[in-house]
Amino acid sequence: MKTAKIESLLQKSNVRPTAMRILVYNFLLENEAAKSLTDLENYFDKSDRTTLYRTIKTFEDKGVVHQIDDGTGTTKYALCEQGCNCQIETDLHLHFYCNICDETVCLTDRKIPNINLPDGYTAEDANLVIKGRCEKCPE
Amino acid sequence: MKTAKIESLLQKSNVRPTAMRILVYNFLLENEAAKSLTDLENYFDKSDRTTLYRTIKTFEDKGVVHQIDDGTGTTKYALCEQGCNCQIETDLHLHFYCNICDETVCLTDRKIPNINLPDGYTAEDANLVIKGRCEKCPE
DNA sequence: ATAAATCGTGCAACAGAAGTGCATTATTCA
DNA sequence: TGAATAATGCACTTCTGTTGCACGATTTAT
Ligand SMILES: [Mn+2]
Ligand SMILES: [Mn+2]
Ligand SMILES: [Zn+2]
Ligand SMILES: [Zn+2]
Repeated sequence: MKTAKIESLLQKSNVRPTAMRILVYNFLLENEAAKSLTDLENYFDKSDRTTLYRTIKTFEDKGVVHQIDDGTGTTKYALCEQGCNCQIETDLHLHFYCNICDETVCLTDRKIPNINLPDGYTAEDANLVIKGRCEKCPE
Repeated sequence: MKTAKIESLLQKSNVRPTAMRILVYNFLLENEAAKSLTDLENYFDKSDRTTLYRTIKTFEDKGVVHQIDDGTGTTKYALCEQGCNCQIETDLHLHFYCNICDETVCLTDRKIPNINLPDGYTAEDANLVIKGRCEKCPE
């Protein structure tokens, strides 16, 4: 995707398109798998961890990315797709973690099914992670 | 529950029932909510963190407790119930995290529904956490 | 155009959770 | 009783996430 295109996308989300932010956006765009702060740190070894941290935080606040807790202990981030409404209310798609290649992907079209809770419990949010073998890791 | 009872329960799981282990077991037993290592550390302020850490690890290895990743960033532990087979294959009950009282409980009778994955993906494990308001926190 | 205000970046330092090495103490077993 | 084994406690480390503060860049007002 062209830099100009990313610039306008960021602007539409009220994120000022700095050089670093465009690079981070592009990195997330080019990778199907969700990325952690450490992933960014390793890839952009020139840039400071704090900058990347705050970049991703800004992205999250402005609804450009969403956080993923895949159970590995390190938070991952993925670009929000068009129509992703994780800011307003949690977008209830599930995530898949591959035990082989250690990558996490959004399964945006698979929604978390409604669960019937015991009396007195009310659901406000949910997180479902399926772990197994991904399509890129054949047996 | 009597100490002698806990002793024999631990022995049945091939865990030597030391004083500390019995205390930890009893603590988990008396609390409905799952507990973190820090919770144990705060409660047993006489004992060392490492001891508690290894106690809970031993419990986990021997199938006395199971780990819970509730999305808070700190791992919690809860006693395995009779018939819990989280060692052999993952016991697919779900967990509930209360946004108000910050407590996590097992919903052992609610199983994670089967999810139809895209072609090429195979599921081996799953984690579902519902977040909201628990029965002890009325509106 | 210039100055003031705001925003982004980088360095350092810190906090919390988890984990390891090693010495000491307690328990089991020959 | 003594040797072997297991449990405990202390110190230290790693990893992730987070904040304070100073400096440089960019925007906005005059
Ligand atoms: Mn996602
Ligand atoms: Mn449970
Ligand atoms: Zn894979
Ligand atoms: Zn509650």
